[in-house]
Amino acid sequence: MTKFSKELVGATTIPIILSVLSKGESYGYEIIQAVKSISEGQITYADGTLYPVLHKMEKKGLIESFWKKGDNGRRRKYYRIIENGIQQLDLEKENWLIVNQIISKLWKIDLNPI
Amino acid sequence: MTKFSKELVGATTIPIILSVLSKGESYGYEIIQAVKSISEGQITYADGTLYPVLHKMEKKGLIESFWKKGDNGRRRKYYRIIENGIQQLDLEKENWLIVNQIISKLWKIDLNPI
DNA sequence: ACAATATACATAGAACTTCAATGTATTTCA
DNA sequence: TGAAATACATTGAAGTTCTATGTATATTGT
Repeated sequence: MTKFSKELVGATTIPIILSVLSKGESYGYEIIQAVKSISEGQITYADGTLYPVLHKMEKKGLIESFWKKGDNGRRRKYYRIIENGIQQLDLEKENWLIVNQIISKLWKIDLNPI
Repeated sequence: MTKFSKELVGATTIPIILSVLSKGESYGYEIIQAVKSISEGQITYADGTLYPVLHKMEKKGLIESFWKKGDNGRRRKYYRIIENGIQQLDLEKENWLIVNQIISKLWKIDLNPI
């Protein structure tokens, strides 16, 4: 499994979490599993990494949280994307596209268009 | 002009500098201009940002430096990519491709199709 | 019944990072 | 003469990821 640079992880964590939450509310542990699954095991967030990021995102007003009891009675802190976060996700997509084009030009190879 | 997130800048600075240097030796100020030109003004590194990154890259053994007098007699610190840096650039390219694919997938599909 | 594993959230602290601000100099050009 | 561009460097503020550690409950295998 490839170990990505801290920088690459940093650039993608928030857009990826926003993407996941844009498809429906979720909680920390489930987000980790979802990203692991989608990336086919290539991105596995440590919980100690994800939770502070979720807190930061909530503080910035991108998402909101609420406690809920799961099927099994265990309490979970759910997160839901809010208006600000939707706008932020759009912005992140735009920026990724631009940067990807610049890099693609520099490398003169075809990268996956989004 | 779009202002990119610190994170996105962080993820791309080293690969971009390595790319520029893989096309020929250069010095700080020229690298800033080259990236600005290639990105059509969208990426403009502050000198206070670039120089510490160059120092870090040299310390890590990705590039080497040497003083040279330019046409006008002004001294410039040139940088040249070395073996380690070429390998690092290949790795960065690979990783960018993988992450781009994952993100591309996330932005295209529904996580929980009903 | 018991142990191991998976689920679930949280924080502290180490080791980074970017970048604005500031400083020093030289060259070019109106 | 003076402004702008060229050229490199460092400091310090504010932020970042991630390891380690802690708490606790649910599930699964033997």
